[in-house]
Amino acid sequence: MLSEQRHKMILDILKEKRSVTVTELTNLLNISESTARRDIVMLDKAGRLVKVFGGAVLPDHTYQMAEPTVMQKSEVNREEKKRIAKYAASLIQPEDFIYLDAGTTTGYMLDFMEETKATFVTNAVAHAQKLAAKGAHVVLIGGTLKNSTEAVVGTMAVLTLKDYHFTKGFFGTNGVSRTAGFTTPDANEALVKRTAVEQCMKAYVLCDNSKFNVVSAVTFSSLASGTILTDKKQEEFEEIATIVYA
Amino acid sequence: MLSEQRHKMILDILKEKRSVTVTELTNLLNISESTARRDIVMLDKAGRLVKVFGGAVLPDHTYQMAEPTVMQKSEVNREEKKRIAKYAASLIQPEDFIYLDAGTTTGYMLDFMEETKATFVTNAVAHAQKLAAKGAHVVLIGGTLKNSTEAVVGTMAVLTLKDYHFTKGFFGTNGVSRTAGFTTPDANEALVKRTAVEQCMKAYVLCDNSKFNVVSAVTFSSLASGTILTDKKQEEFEEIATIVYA
DNA sequence: TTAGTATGATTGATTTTGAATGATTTTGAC
DNA sequence: GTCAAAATCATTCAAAATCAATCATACTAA
Repeated sequence: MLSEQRHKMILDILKEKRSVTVTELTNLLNISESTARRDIVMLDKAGRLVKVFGGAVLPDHTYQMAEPTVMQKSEVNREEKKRIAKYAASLIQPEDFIYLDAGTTTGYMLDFMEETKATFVTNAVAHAQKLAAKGAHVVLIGGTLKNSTEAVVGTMAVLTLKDYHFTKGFFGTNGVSRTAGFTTPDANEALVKRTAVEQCMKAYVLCDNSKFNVVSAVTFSSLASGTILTDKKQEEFEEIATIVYA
Repeated sequence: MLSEQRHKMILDILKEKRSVTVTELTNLLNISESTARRDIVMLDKAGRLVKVFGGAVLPDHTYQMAEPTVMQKSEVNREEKKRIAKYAASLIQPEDFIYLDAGTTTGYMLDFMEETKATFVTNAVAHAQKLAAKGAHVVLIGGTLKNSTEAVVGTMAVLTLKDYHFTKGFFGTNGVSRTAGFTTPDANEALVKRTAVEQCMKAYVLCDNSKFNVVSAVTFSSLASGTILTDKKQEEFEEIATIVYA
């Protein structure tokens, strides 16, 4: 069997079970312990999994690193997200200076974007590439690209952002809560989001209905700092937040 | 059987199974091991598949987004570029602070890179993603994302670079000339390259033999500022440039 | 014919694999 | 907590698989 095949199988098993032991691999793939170990070491070096005593586990990405994961995630409330994204995209004017946050929902905006005369700034690598392909003037924030091929984070990113003053910014979020505000799982990510929100004259947070009353690890902004764009009426939030329905 | 037919069949099999061994091919196509190997080598050189130990697999689709522009260019002198890249990659030490220029040749370096303990800075989006996936500490220079390529350029990129001091830098070039030095077609890219070269204690320029005595639009560095890495002896350049043969 | 090319077999070199070894880490009893 | 047994590990080595290079043969086209 080709080592590539084995590697793929190991990653598939991991995707299924989230962790695997060396012994399990020797049985499942019918290979020697040595080979199983060697494969684990290789995949670990390549960053595809994390080697631990006894076997291997999936790296815990805060942001999805491979397409399939992003794909799966974007399945949830896909239509709603698209509707919200479409509305958000319609808010962009030719003279705008736009910040575009990383994430699946903001990603959908690109499909509905007709206005490419505006200038875009983003920390999302994929979004920047798509925008550039559309012929837009796009600036990619510099900084650390962490184990995620998605978004740029870190001190450099934050410092750079402080020099910019956006007319509008579009953000994704993992949770919207009356007490915790807008939250996201990753601290570094949160820092970038927070800074970017502060630099926006008007910050829009795109939330499909699954995000309400959800609290993730780190708050990146209070409800007051942004306008919520969503699809379904959220009565309990209307008194303490500005909500626009797509 | 015509070799073209075999090639098509091999690619069809690959499309079906994603990977195939040499032995499988000898049985399925009823050809000798030698022929199977030769076909694999040819298709690999043409970039239609990736030769691995024991057989062949389909090219990596993970970074397909940015590939297409790169793919076509990479046909010329593929093997030479790879050899040069392999040698260049071997120069990287754990404690190094590396600048990695955009381009196909520098891109090949990533495949040979075992040392991911070093810190990398790059203006190439695709390279940054690959490095991050390998688990390396990688900083992506911020700036404007050009429509045509996958490289970041512009004032912001240049200014950011001036704060960095690299132990080693690896650069691609479109031309090497005794009078014009290292040249590249795009002025913006030239500016970034020039700045990056200046910030390197040691700058390596990777040139396959097709680049010699070629002059492109804009000079980004004099021959004296960099060490040339190439594959074939270049007598006429040896007196005025430092050349290392891979 | 004769040069040019494709094929298949053979060879020694290289790479991968699996088993064995002793070292290291974890576990569980105390 | 300590200690010893069990499990897991990294390293080494030889066997097996695979490879690149070479050569002889067969076929093709001028």
